Amino acid sequence: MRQAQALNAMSSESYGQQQGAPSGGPLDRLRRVLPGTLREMTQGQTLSLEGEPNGRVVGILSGLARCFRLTANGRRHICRFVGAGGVIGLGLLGVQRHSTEAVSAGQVVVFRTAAVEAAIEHDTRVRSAIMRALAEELAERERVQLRLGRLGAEQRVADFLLELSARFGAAGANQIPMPRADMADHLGVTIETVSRALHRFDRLGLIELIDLHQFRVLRRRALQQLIEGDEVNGPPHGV
Amino acid sequence: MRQAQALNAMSSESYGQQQGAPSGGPLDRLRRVLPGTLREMTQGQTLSLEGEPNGRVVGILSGLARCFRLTANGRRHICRFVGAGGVIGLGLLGVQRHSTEAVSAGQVVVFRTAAVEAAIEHDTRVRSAIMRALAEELAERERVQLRLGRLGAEQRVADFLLELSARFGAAGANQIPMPRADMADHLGVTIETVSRALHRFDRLGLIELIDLHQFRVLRRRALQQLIEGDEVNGPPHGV
DNA sequence: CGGGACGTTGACGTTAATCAACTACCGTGG
DNA sequence: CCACGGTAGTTGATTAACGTCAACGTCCCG
Repeated sequence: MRQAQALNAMSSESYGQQQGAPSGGPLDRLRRVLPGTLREMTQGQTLSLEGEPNGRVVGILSGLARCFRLTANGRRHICRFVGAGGVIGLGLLGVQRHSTEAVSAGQVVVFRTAAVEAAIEHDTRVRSAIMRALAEELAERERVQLRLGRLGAEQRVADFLLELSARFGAAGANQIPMPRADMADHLGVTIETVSRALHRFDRLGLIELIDLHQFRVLRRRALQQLIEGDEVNGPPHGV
Repeated sequence: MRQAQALNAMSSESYGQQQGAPSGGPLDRLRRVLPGTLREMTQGQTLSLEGEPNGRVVGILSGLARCFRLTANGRRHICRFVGAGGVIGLGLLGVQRHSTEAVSAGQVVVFRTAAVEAAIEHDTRVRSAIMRALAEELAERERVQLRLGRLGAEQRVADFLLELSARFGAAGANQIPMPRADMADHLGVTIETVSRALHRFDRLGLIELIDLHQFRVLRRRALQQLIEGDEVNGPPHGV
């Protein structure tokens, strides 16, 4: 139960509804049936560990989490970022397939996997919400797969910026809620390449870099064309 | 209804249980509740088209199918190969997210999506089977994502060979049921790179290339180490 | 004011794409 | 039976993308 340790190590609970979690989503429906346990997560905190036998289901109420795996030679691949309203730990096949850490502080709800499964069994609305959440996760993975399989380094960054803009964008300024290293490990490029791409987009007038964690999309169409126009075939190399 | 056209264009039906589809899997359970319509598919035939509004659910009884998307600049990315026992069209969110074609001839069962959804609602065993199928697809995508995100070209080929070996391997000889171009478009590399990698593995004594569509794994451990030992960071380039 | 984490920028080297020529394997028709 | 053509695959030479290495800048916290 390393996961249990990780969760128990969280900085205790704090009640009070959070900001940012969209209403009506799968997490929202689940919470109507299963109250779950509210927890605070602090930056960098581990929420779950890869290979744990019986994961829990964690809903993100605020803040951002990263799900990742470590390869045999010590590299990290961030499969996905989960923000407010997102759920971690669905589609379990016995063990957790990745570790989860908090990118930024926030609140989470923790459910027992068995309880979630029971709710799926009993409640039609929960069931359809969970199925929908699985389908959305699948669609999200497909986008990532296409990005990693068919786009060059700069294009990956551009595509990710558009995703950030869609997911976390406020009016005007968009957030880059994670450090460069996280972007790099998600996109399968180096932090140097991320940095160079961002600054080149800025120089080209496609975006405006406000500070390390904020940007503005100036020419969305051009950004889109950059992604589409000049796709790349294979992966690079590296070592 | 372009998909309907595609399916109706199939070379009519043929009854008789097939070979190769594992018993007890999700498809098997689904068929006990919903008979579906049996069809033959011929090599290269289109089973479904990206962007169709109301997909059907297609189960593969024998043969192999490829699911792919075309990018704006005309490149193809094969998301997955689906063999006997596999199901296509789960997790629909309104429209089909990719096109499907037959890599090799075989038999399929076609269900109406609405009928599948009804079966999920009514039958607990079907429901859990479908949820499991979704979870397995998710896990499969994660493997692919890791491969595309963290492995270099040769390593992708090696990893894919091991997957082929696990999925389609007979005792001794393993099949490569698809042409090189399909491998390349799945792995995000060029056919030249695929070819070079295969022949290098052969020269190194890691595998034995029997003919274009068969190989034998000679040193599984060494192949595994090649994948793990020397991972690569980013993508290549191309254009 | 010092130190460390995080990010940027430049020079260089390696990977794998591109371009191109060539081979093997079909099936078809003379 | 062999020439023909078209598809699929192999192999080599060249080149561009991006990783690596390294130095530098910036911000924050003590």
